[in-house]
Amino acid sequence: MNIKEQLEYLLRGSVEVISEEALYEKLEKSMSSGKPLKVKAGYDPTAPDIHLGHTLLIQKMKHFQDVGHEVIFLIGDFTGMIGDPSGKSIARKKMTKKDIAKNAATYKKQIFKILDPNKTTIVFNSHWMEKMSSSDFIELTSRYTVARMLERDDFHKRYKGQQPISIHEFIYPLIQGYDSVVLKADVELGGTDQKFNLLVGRELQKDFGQEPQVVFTMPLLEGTDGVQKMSKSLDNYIGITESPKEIFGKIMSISDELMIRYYELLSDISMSEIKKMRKKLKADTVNPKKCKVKLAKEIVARFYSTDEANNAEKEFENIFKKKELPHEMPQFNVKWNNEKMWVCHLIKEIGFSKSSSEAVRLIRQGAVSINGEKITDSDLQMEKKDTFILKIGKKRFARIKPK
RNA sequence: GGAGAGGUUCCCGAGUGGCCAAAGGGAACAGACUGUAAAUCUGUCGGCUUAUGCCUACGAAGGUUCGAAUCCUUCCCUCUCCA
Repeated sequence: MNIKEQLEYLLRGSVEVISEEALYEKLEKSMSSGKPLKVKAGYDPTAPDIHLGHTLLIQKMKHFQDVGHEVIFLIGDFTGMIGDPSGKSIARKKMTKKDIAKNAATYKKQIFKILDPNKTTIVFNSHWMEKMSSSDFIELTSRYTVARMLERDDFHKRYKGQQPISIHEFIYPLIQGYDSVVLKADVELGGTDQKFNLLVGRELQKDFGQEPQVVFTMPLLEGTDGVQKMSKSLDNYIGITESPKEIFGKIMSISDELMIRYYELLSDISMSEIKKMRKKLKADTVNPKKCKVKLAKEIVARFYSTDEANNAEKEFENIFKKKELPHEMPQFNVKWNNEKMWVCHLIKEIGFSKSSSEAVRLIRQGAVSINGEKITDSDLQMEKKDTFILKIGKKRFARIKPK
């Protein structure tokens, strides 16, 4: 690829690049010098469960690797103590070295499903931040002003909305920026919510006499609720290590509207094809379910295989269309303390409800069945018998083995 | 340091003495319908073997009252303005 082609390849899917010219120049310089660019992206050490939202970014890192550059995967174990400002974060507990190492290992396992290990360096910012002296740290804080900090959208909103902002939250962007100085990053990737932090990196690099990094932002992926950004804490995420069945199911449960968005951001299908599909959907000449199945299969196949994707589809059809039982379901060996056991206790016991009251409600709503027979009596006392199948709602199945 | 505004159930947010386990919305869960775990509609959404009952809950601890999320006192926390 020549430089123009490279640039085009890299820009696909990005939201903003500051600046494209600078990136072009850096690519050019790298090509003539034979020195790969350092492409940095930072990750929180506490959430080693990589989900589809993360993959947008990781996929982009892969693109940089594809054209010969080096990816620096930064694990923010030091900044992790602060937590990226979100309005709620307070200083977190320092993680032990063991925890960090464990998380890092999990990260590796997951990111190398996408990234090339030979072109990836994993670094921890505690490595240099721990050694920094207090006076050096104060010196660092003197390089940025409160007024500029408050420019950050998040801070600005909270300040105006009379929400608390702790001083330590100002430190976060500062350290993230300083990481770029230490690493001499050429490019930093991040979600659009990271723009401010990435820009601080530029400012600091300039301040330290370095060439400023290119800021490269990717869109944020909405979670399965279609409103908020995908995150583990909101439980609206699809993790790449989840089972094919789960990934498939979760994608099938997104709204039709969100499906288009996922196509645009996650699929390898060309934009023109997506446009066509959109037209068809509007005209009602194609069944949205079919489109969704196609998407679900594509994603499952990406992290597993085409076979797994096909299996997941079959299973899904069996369970939800034909209302058959899944091939695999969790089995519970449940102790019968007395001769009889209240169903609601059983349901609670195996974790299908948080309380027996909830189980009662579920039964009253007609959600519970045993061996395919609907239960209507929430007082039902069950006798000890052979293994049976308990089903709640459409998705929760269990094989119960009394003992 | 002074003056004022706040802290409500998973989240947002109403409630200023009994009708409050607390409106409304979101999320979640269930049912119907279907094209699917979409959309829509309906219902549920603190716990307790199930009760016009008890317990836990409206920042914390006390107090007033037959009765408090609501009133008083002290404390903790957040925000605004002044200094």
